[in-house]
Amino acid sequence: MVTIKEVAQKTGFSTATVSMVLNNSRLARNMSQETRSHIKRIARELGYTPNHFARSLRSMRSRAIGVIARDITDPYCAQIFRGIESFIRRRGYVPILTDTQCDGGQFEHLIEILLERRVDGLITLGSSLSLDTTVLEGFVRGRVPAVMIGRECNSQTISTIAVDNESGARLGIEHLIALGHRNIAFIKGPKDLTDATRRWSGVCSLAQETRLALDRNLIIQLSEPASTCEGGYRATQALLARKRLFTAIMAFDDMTACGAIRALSAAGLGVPGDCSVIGFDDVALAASYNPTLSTIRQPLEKMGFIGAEILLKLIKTPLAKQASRPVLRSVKPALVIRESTASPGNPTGKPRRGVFDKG
Amino acid sequence: MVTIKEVAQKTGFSTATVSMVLNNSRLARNMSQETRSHIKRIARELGYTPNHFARSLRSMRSRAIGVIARDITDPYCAQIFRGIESFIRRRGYVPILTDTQCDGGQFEHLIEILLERRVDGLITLGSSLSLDTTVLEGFVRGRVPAVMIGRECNSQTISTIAVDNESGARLGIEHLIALGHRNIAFIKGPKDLTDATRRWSGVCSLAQETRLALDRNLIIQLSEPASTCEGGYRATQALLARKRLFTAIMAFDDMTACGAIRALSAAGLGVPGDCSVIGFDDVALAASYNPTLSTIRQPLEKMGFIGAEILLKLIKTPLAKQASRPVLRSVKPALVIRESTASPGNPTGKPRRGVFDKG
DNA sequence: TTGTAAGCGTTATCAG
DNA sequence: CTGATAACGCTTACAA
Repeated sequence: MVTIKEVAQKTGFSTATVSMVLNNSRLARNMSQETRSHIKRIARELGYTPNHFARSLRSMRSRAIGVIARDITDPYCAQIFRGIESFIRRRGYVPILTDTQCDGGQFEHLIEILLERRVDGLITLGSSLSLDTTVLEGFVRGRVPAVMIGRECNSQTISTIAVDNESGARLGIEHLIALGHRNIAFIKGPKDLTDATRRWSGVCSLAQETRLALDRNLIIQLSEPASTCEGGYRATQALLARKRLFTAIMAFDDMTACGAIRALSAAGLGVPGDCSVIGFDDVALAASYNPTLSTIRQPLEKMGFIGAEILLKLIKTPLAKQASRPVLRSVKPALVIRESTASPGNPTGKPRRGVFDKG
Repeated sequence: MVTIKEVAQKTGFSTATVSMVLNNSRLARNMSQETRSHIKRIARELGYTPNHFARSLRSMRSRAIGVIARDITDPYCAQIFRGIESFIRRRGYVPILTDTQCDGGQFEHLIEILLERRVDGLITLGSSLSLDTTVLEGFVRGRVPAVMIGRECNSQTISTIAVDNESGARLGIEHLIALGHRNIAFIKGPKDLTDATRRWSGVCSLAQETRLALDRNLIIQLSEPASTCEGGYRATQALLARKRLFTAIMAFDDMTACGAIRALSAAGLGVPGDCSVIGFDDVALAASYNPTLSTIRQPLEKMGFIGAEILLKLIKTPLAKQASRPVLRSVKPALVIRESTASPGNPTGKPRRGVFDKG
């Protein structure tokens, strides 16, 4: 492996000069053009590659970002990650990605591993509780900047990027109402998930404003701690068992919505013919589902961008004069209309039925 | 940040001694038990963390693995990645993950970035051509060991883990035949994808052995270069337009199969009532689809394990005495039966129809 | 405009 | 059994 020393020898200059030239440093500005191009040429000819180890040792910065995903096989995390990766790569950083595999117990351990590697900053992905805010706060206090993406929480030290869940939920119902639905069932998300709470307040506030009646018999709570297709399936079965009329379901998220669709199909009900279904997130699945799923899109990749941008800014800011309050950024969701929602009228040519309509 | 020097001072020993103790090195074996525990205790009390930069500089190893995914938002890649990550973590390695975003042009660049970071080994994920074998070969020659996961290819230098596509395809048809299907349509994968070729030879060999007639009118080729839901949709529409009888579709992979199901549904045909559909891969989507998808499972996480294991072994082997031939490992696929396949008989109580059956 | 030299924190090789 | 000491390759004051 060719070192800076060899380049220095071949060019006749000192290693200091070579280093400055190769880094386009301040001091290199006023060196003869000749010197600079000569050194650069020789370096290229020799195939010189700076040694990252030495560089990091000197500068005490790794130019690596530690990422902790709640579940990297979840497209939700993967898409945010993509945003992060492509953003930081352009700035000369690289991501070290670790995965809790939905096991909250791993979280501390992963932080330790990453801090040991001296990452310049930390990002967590995924809204689950398995990424504990207080744990993170304790660890990074005064060490490295950290950003949480995909989770609304009011930390005093950690910056946060999350979708505006409340307006997302409102978008969803507004869409259903506009289609003519009045009997809307709700599958609420896991109790102790901030996102679930926020979405539900969105629903409630909109219902109040529009005088939409919320039938408590049409509200059901996911029993699982996490959101799965299976959970949506069971919740919908339970809903059907109540034998109340509804023409639409608003699910906590896309996975839940898919489960709901399956349960409706299994019960011989068509989507959207007999019942509309809307999800939340717009994970890749949504666009391929059968039927394709109307949903509220979180701009996942963009959230990755923003998170990475904030983190890199924090990294550049000297610790001393960082704002004492963290950045809490919320991004706007968007309605995506696909096949799974339609008017309760007669969208597919079949007679209007609704679910358990008397007709 | 507390260094080894401070530990040395506090304990009264030299840095050398401390280093040896803390690494449980050979020489530390025959040091007094007292010394060792004392040093360790003080180190812990001081909160000493070894500096990875210095360590790497010294040892010239990063204990980091470079991973290049064709598309990390594709659950196929993500699941393999999970296998890799959890395997190497247990051995003290960490993954630096980069993503071509399906852009083959990025591949070289990503390799360069990772090599610059002095990763100890390289793994590529995903079967696409956007991961070019020859490019990889050229780059890593004599530099770092490399393993490709998810792509069958006969490289002379790069080790490979891939599913046995041929027997996978055979499993699929055997299942359909066992169910009673004789008129089977095939959606072949992208022409220049090894996996597609292999799967097709599996189909052909089994057809020959079982005297199953392959109707060329029931064979269609994906037009897209990559596999998407959309591609499966269009292929199936084209198939339907031919107005030939078939009672089952064997799709190139899960995404294609989902597209096929959508097209069938759109045409008013039920799955599996009117037509069975089987996929390949068993990505997460398959288990949640409507209907849930019968498919051939690739043991993705396990492939990640195996790939990582081979890579770490290569890393430990001194370059001089590495086997000249790379490891080419093939893993067994498994049939996963879900809802999308059933006998052409009368599985759902509806009259038997088949697609374009005269009845 | 360029060179010298002092580290950065570890680890390995000696010598004792 | 333990201690000095010399690298590892690079950056950056400071000197010239």
